[in-house]
Amino acid sequence: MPFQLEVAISEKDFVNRGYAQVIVDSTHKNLDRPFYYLIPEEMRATVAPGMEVYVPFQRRLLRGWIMAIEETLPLDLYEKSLLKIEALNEQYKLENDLLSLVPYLSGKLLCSQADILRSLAPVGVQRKAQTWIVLPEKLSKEELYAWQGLDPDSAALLARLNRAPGQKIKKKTLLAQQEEGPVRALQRLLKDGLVLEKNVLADRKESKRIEKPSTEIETSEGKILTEEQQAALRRIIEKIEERIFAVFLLHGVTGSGKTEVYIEAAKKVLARKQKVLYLVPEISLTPQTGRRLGERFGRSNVVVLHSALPEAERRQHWQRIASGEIDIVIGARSAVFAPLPNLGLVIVDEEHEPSYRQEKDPKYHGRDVAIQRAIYHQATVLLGSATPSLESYEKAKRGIYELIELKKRAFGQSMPPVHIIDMRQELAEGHRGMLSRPLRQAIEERLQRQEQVILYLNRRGFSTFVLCRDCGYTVQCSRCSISMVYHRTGEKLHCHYCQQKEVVPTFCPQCKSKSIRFFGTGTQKIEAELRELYPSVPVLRIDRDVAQQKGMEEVLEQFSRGEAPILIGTQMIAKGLDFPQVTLVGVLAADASLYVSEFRASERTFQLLSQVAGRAGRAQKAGEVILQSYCPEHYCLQAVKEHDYLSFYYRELEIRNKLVYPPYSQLAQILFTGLKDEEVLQVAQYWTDLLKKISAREKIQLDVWGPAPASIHRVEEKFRWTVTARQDHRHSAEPLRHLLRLVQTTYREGQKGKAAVAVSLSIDGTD
DNA sequence: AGCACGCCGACT
DNA sequence: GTCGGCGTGCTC
Repeated sequence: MPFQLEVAISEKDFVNRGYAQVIVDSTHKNLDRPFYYLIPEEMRATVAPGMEVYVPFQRRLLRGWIMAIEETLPLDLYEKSLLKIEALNEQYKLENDLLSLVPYLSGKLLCSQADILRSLAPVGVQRKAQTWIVLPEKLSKEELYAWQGLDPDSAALLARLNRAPGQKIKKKTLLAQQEEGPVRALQRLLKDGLVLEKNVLADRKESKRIEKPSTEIETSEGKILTEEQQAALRRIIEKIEERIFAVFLLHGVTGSGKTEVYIEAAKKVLARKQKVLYLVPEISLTPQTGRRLGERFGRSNVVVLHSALPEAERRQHWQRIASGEIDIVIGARSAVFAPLPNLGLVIVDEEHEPSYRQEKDPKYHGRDVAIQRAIYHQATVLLGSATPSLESYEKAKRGIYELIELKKRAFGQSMPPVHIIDMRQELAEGHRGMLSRPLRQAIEERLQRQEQVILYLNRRGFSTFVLCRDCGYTVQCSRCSISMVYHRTGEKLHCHYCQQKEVVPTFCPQCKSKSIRFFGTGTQKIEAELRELYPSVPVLRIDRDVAQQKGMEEVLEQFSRGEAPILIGTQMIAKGLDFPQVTLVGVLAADASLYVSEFRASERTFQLLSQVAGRAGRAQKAGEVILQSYCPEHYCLQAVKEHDYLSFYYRELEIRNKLVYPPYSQLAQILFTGLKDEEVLQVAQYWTDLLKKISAREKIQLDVWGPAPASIHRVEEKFRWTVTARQDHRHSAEPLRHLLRLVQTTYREGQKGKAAVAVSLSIDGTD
């Protein structure tokens, strides 16, 4: 009888389910394995994998997560008396789809399982456990005197505790109050059972709910889809209905109406009682997307989730999402871990954006995790972009993704003409200003016609470096190896890496000369230059400085109300903004990001410029784009000019192929950081030797470069060295990963855990 | 990371 | 002999 058998097993299960495999929330890599704990009787009915617990660990109380529940113990633990789980957090539980990401991602991203779990939990930071000391009952004077003779240190402690018997005193406070020797004394007292030690969770204040007022109104009802959009939608809906995992790459020029396709696909999924996850590249874009979808699908069904939300709010949203109450979750990168049950559709808007890649451990890519989650749920994925990442487009070409092209703009506008100004020629003709003559002329035309202009320069501040003309000294940050940037507002030098500020020197700190001068151009200087050229014209500026002080939203509103005809900004203004009055976009240093030493530099530049160019002429009025460059003939700029993604794509692929860069290889970047330069180099060298040796042993063909100083050698007082390893293998990163893991463990075993130098691994190839 | 244990030098 | 220094190793 199958039924009876089932009952029998589950009952037996229930009685014997006594041990929990727990991964503790510690940053230490040696602890990245499950530890076993006894499940107390009263918890047995509730515990399940994916729950958060607090467990005693080395006389401390640590947060942890249950990975599995076992009936039996591994042999080596058989004789041991296990500790019990101290507390169970019943507020949330990670369901299987999320829990299955833990081994998968930690293996793929070369980070610890705890790193992944911390990202999955609704609240990332662990509660601080406090150790309290309690004297159970009051001692008599005689007893204290007796201790005085035996052991003065212990007596002093006891006297202190005796003032408040039965009360909890923080261990730290107690030890800090005593002069010396209290640790041993306390140990003796603990051993004799005179005092008790107790680990308790510290109470934590609930953070307040902050609701920002929103002013933007958007209506997007009743739009009629174009032929292209409808065709795209038909293909997508087909997959949604089959309920088979599929990834679509939606390559659509700016204004081709990708969002409408997303929304229609979402409708279909919701009608099937499935859920939608909608990722956008930046937190600043979440409110507008949220509002738009809220209007379409009802406010109570849509939630915006991101890491900057107050803790209490995030926990509350997490709860509602997990319960199935919410149909659509919108958010930036971290929202990819939203606990949506029954996921049917994942949208990754602007899939090429680098902000989907997290820089610190766990170094996940939002798009890749999204795809992994979709595999679990057999869901459909929509990757959208006007300028797809090379890796995605290449996958689409190989048929791993399904390619959908939207070639026409939804309202039939043509793409704005792009002009490239050769700045070498400007210079040769004696014009040294940051604004070329053609650009100035174009600006003036707009001023006359009462239209608006956006100027783009990806450098904050006023002058980018400060130099002594006599001895060549440049002011560097004291904590980073980088020039400090002069900011006119506040009259300070800023470090853009560690945010440190310094006063501006009036004479050279090295040779005492007064010939200290400012060079290089930032957004503040452009602002000043424009004020000088057009004194009566108001100019607005947006960069991180402004965003921090008066808020980006406010400036954007001023601009959209037409309070100023000119807006100057950094790449913050490249994304998602739509100003119908803007008919000119100027990029002051179009090639600035072209020559950074990164194999994605051209790709990034192409994407950024195409995006900025897309800001011009969004509505009825025709737009124009002006790019200032010192190398107008570069294929990247030419492709932007022609609005020709494909020619850029093929050209760039050719170069990647020739140089054996991804997608034609797997590139591993290993970063070493530490306070002592020689020590960091030493470790990097040792590590590299190990890598070479082990790759030879494992017969994995590898090119290894380095150690070399990182492009910025020192950041926040820490020195940085890099090693690059390349594997000429097109379709799998697995051998390289395996190798790096092997080297890392061998290295750790050799080092016996002392870690003055941090090692960080990442693989930037294709999978 | 903490926090034990343990093996040496300076001393009640 | 004892105490406490800090170097090494383990944590269910």
